[in-house]
Amino acid sequence: MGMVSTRTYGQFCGFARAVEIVGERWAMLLVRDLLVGPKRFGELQRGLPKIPTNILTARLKELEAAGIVRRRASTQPGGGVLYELTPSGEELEPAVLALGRWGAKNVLDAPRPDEIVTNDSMIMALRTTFQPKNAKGVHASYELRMGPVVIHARIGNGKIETGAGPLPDADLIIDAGPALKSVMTGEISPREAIANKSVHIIGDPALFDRFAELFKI
Amino acid sequence: MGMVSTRTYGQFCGFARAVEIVGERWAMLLVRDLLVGPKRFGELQRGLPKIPTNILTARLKELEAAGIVRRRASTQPGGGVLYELTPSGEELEPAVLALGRWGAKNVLDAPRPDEIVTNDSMIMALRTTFQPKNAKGVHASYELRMGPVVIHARIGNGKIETGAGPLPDADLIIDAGPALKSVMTGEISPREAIANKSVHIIGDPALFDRFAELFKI
DNA sequence: CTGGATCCTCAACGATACTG
DNA sequence: CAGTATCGTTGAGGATCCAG
Repeated sequence: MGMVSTRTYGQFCGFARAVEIVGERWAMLLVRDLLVGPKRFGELQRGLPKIPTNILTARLKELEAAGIVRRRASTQPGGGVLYELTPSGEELEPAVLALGRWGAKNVLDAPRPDEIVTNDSMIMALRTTFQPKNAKGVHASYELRMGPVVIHARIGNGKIETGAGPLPDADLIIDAGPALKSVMTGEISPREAIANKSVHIIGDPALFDRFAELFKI
Repeated sequence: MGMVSTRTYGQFCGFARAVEIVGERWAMLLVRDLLVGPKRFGELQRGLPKIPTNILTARLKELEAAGIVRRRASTQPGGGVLYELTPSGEELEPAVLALGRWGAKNVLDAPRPDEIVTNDSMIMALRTTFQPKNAKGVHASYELRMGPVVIHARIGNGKIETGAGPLPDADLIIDAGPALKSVMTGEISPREAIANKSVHIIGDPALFDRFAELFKI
């Protein structure tokens, strides 16, 4: 059994205690995906294909014991269990966004072989890079495609709403590869990205200019 | 040898990449202490008494390889090496503060047996809980003592400056134990804490009321 | 004395097979 | 679908030793 002495840092400190819990391997990734919405065991597994099932089980139990995650009976057919964040777990969002911002800016270079993009990682990337200051008075909706991943976002009242899947009435559809990152960092202009075909859009190019204002790394 | 496949999450995502680096055991604690200031190997070791030396060496090398930490020759007697954050490393501060806030509020209960408080953990705790909104027009300086740990803070222009050691001309000296946390969460009032002797102050009690406004969990 | 390197042990992780 | 069980591998913990 896990003795108390392991996995602790021995400091009476909020930060150290936080890291003891969410610093475990895979834990923060689970929180990231659950920030997008409640999920079942299998959905979590599909969103994190490389996590072993026993580790997924162990982490969920630990996060539950820490009051970050709770199990709820699904109201859907066949029942089953849903994992969702508690209010305390939801409060991790600022930390997740801050780390995501840092990572996108400082350590995200080119995709490595076999690296994937998932619905939830894309959705959180949008939330991470969203610039409320540039969203004043903006009302727009986007569908974003990256390979098999399709998500969408609506901007209104200076806020963002995100979701998985297509958005039939989207103002603009953006079909992009990793080059989208270069647009978000400002390395290349939106028009350039369209011109050299590293990004393909369906809709008004001006809306893609707007997109580059709304989401910055 | 450590193949590339270990310790990665296989996702092209800023957040996942960040966690691959700073999610390693001890890594975030090292960043926390280095955010306070550059340090030598032995100082880092004393600030994190439970870290094995080989792990400290390994983490410093990894953080250096990731561009977060750099080594600098000390200008002090005998030379020696100083470890300090790079600009990229400094940019981790928002994430560290966000995690610290979450931990202080959600998972920091009572001190566990053998848990210690260090200079750097106290300093970062002050920075974490500092409320700029309540510091408008405030000009005050505090010396804070917790057992053997003595640090200080100066508030001015809505900003905070922190440092290790005493502050001879401090407006107020606060000598407290873990009960200080209860004051910062609002569980007990500053005056109560003084009355029941869980906090001892040298100076005007009104300045301790002010302290409780400036630092909140 | 600082700044490590080396060794061994054991707990945690990773891969996969299996079960209610 | 939602986990357990098993087992090999990797990294952390702890003590000791070495070089400048």
